[in-house]
Amino acid sequence: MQSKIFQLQSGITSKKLVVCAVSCEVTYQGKAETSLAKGDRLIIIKPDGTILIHQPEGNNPINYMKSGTEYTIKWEPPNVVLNAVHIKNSEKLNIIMDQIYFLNSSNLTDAEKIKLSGNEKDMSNMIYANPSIVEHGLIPVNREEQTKYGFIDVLCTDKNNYLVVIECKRFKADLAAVSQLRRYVEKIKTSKGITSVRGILVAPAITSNAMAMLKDWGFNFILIEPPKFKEHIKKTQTKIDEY
Amino acid sequence: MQSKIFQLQSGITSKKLVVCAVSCEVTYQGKAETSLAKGDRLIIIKPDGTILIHQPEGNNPINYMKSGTEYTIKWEPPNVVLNAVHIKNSEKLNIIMDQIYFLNSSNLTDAEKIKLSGNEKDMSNMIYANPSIVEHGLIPVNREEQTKYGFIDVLCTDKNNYLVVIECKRFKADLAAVSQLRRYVEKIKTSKGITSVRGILVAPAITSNAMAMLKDWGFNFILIEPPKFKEHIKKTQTKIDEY
DNA sequence: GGGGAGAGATGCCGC
DNA sequence: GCGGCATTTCTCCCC
Repeated sequence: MQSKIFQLQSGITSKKLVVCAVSCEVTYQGKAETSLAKGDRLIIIKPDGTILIHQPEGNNPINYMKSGTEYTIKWEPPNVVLNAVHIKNSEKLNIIMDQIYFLNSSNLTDAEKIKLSGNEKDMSNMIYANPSIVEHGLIPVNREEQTKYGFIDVLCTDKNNYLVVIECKRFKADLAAVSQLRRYVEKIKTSKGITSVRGILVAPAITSNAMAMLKDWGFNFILIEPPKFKEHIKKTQTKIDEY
Repeated sequence: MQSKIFQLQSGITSKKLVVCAVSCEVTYQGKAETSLAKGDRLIIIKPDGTILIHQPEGNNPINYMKSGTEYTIKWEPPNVVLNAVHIKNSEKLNIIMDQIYFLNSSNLTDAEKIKLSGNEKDMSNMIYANPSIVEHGLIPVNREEQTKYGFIDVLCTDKNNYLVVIECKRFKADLAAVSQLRRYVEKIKTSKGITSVRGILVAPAITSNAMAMLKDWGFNFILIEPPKFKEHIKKTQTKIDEY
C-alpha cells in the first residue's frame, strides 16, 4: 500500500495524469454538500489539478473539482486518505480509499483543439446569408447595426419594412426560447420607440406549449433544420445499416 | 500491439471498465460534427457502454457517447481503429490510435447513490415552511392546490389576499429567472381570470439588467441566502485556513 | 416518451 | 470579473 501512496503522491506532484481504480467513500463541500458511501470508482487527476471521480456507470463524474485543486495524501491505516482543496472556489473533497485496485501515472501531451460544426452559430449564419429561407422578402440588417441590440441571432426587415427579430434553436424550441424572443422584441420596441417589430422563432421543432405562447404573442414559427446537420444524421444512419 | 488489441476487445465485450492512455485522432458525427487532430488522450469505456475521451487538461470530456454505445475494433497497421456507434441516438465516433501507452480493464462494482443537500428544492422548502422570511403576512397556498399551476416554487397569499408567485434561485438571478417568474404570473392570471397576482424573485443576488426587468414588470426582489449553504462555505473556508 | 426546469451545471465570448 | 447565452448540455421529475 505504501508504495502505491508514494506513486500517487509523486504522480500528482510531478504533474502527470494519474488514473486509479479504488474502493472509496467520498464527501464534498462547496457549491453544495454531497456524500457517497463505499463503492468502486475510477479516479482521474489531471496535470492541471482537475479531479474526476467516476462510478462504473453513467456519463457524468459523480464528484469532481476543477483545475487548480491542490492535494494532500495521508496514510491512515488501513486507509489512504486523499484531501483535495480548491481554495479560490472554497471547495473541498475528501476521499477515503480502503483498496487501490490499480494505479497509473503517465505523461500525456496534447495541444490540439477540437473543431466543431453544426452549432447554432452555423445556423444563424446560414439564415443571415439567405434569410429568404425563413420568409420571402426579408433583408438582413447590417450586422454592426444589429450588434447594438445585443444577442439577437438575426435581425431583418420584411417586405413591409417591419423589423423582424429571428431567434434560432438547433433542436426543439421550448418556453424559454419564446421568452427569449419576447425579451428581444420588447427591447427593440423600447430602444427604438416603435411598435412595428415582429418575432420569428426558427427551429426544427417546437413544444406544444411553446407554440401556444408564441401565438399568444403574435410571433411566428418557421421549421428549418440546422445546416447540413440532418444530412449528417442520415449519413450516419446509412453507415449504421451497413454494420 | 496485437495483444493490446485483444485486451481492449475482451475488456469491452466482458463488460469491464476499460481505461487506456493513447495517442489518437478522433472524429464524431451525431448531434454535431467534430474532429480532433492527433494528440495524447485518456479513453474510458464503461461496462454500460459509456465512452469518455479526456484531454490532459480540463473538466469535460472532449468527446463522449452515452450508455448503449457499441464497439468495433480493427487492426489497420500501424493503427488500431476503434469505431463506436450509438444506434438509437444516430451517433458515431471514430478513434484512430497510433500508440497505446497503457491499458487496464477492471471489474468494478458500485451500487451506491450520492446524497446531495443544499439545492434549490431545499431553498423552496425552507420558504414554504416559513414564508415570513420573504415578506410578513405571507401564507402558503395548499401544496396540492399549487400543483395545478405547474412548476411554481412557492405560491402564497399576502396580507391583502393577493396571490404571490415566488421563484427561488440558489445563485445570482438573471434575465431568464425574471422571464420564468413572468410566465408563471401570467399563467396564474389567465387560468384564474384575475389580475391581482404578484411576483417575487428570491435569490442571494441579482444581475442589474434582471433587476431592471423585474421593476418594469412590477415584481419584487428579496435577498435570501440558500439554507445552510453559506454556513457550509464558511466552514470550508475556515478549514482551508487551517491547512 | 414529451415537457419543463434545475445543475456543485460548464464553457465561450463580450464588455 | 460580470453578463448573457449555447451546450453533442445532462439529469431528474411529472404527466
